[in-house]
Amino acid sequence: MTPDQELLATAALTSFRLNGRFLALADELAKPVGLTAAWWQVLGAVLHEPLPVSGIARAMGLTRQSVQRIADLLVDRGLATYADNPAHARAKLVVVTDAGLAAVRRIDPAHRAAAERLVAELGEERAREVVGALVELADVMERTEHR
Amino acid sequence: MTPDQELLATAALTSFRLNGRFLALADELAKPVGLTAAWWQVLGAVLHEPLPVSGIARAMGLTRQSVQRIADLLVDRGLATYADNPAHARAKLVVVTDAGLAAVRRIDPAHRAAAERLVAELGEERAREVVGALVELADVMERTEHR
DNA sequence: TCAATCATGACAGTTTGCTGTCATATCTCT
DNA sequence: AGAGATATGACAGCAAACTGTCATGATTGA
Repeated sequence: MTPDQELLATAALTSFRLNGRFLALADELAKPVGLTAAWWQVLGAVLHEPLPVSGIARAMGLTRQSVQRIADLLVDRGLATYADNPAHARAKLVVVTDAGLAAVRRIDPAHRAAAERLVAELGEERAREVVGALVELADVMERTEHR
Repeated sequence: MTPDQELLATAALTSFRLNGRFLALADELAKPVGLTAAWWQVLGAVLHEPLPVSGIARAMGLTRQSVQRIADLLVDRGLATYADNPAHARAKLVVVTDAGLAAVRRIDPAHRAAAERLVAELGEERAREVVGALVELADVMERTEHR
C-alpha cells in the first residue's frame, strides 16, 4: 500500500473503533434513563426545534427509514409526539414531550461527568484541536465522496 | 450544556457521521469486487498473518460473534479457509485463500485513488495531523471508558 | 395552470453488530 | 496434578441501519 492508502486505512479503521466507543458511551449514559443511544440522538435533534423525520435524517446523515423507526418508538413510549406541520401535510413534526425532555435532562449529570473526564484527559486546548480535526475530516469526506 | 458537554456531543455526532462516510466509501470500493466493507475488513485483518476469530475481533474492536459470522461467510465463498491452530484446538486460524487475496488486490487501484483524493483535499501535512488526532481521540476513549 | 419532478412517509426485507448463554479447551496457581 | 478462572466457538434472539418500492403531498417550469 502507498503511504496515502495506509493513512486512509488507518483513518477508516480508527473511525470504526471510535464509533464503537462513542456508541458504547452513549448507551451507557442513556441506559439508566431507559433510552438507547439512538433514541437519545433523535430526541437531541429535536430538543430545540421540532423537525420532520426526513429533516432529522438529513441532520444526522442517516436514512429517513431508520429515523422513522426510532421516532415511531419514541412516540409509542410517549417521549415525543407528531405535530401537524404547517408547511407540509404529510411530513408531521417530531416534538419532544415533557417526559422526553425529562429523560434527556436526567442524563445530564453523567453526560457532564463523562465530558469532563475526556477533556481532562486531553487537556482543554488539545481537546478542541482534536475535535476540530474530527469535524474537518468529516466535512472533507462528505464533500469529497458526494461526487 | 457546559462547553465540555458541547464538545463531547460534537465529537460523538461527528464520529457517527464520519463512520457513515467511511462505511459508504468502503462499500463503494469493495462492491465492484463482490465484497462488502465488513468482508474486506476481516480479510484485511488476516492478510499478513492468519488469526483466530477472537483475535481478529480484538484487533478490530468488535465482538467474536460478529467476526465469526463474517468469517463463516468468507469461508463459504472460498475467500478464506480455517486452518488448524497449533496453539489451540478449537480456535482455528482464519487464512486468506488465493481467491480472497485476488479480490483484495482488485480493490487496490480504487483504494489508492480515493486515498490520493482525500490527501489532496487536506494537504499532505494536515492529513497526517488530522488522522493523528483521530487516533489520539480513539486511544483516549478506549483508555478512559474501560473503567 | 397543470404536467413532470421531487420529497415524504409507509411497508417489507436484508445486513451487521450486539447481548446472553452454554459447552469445551486452555491457562494459572497452589 | 488438579481445581478454578479464562478464552473460545456455537447457537439464539435483538437492535439499528440499509436498500427497494409504492402512494401521495409539494414544488417547479413550460
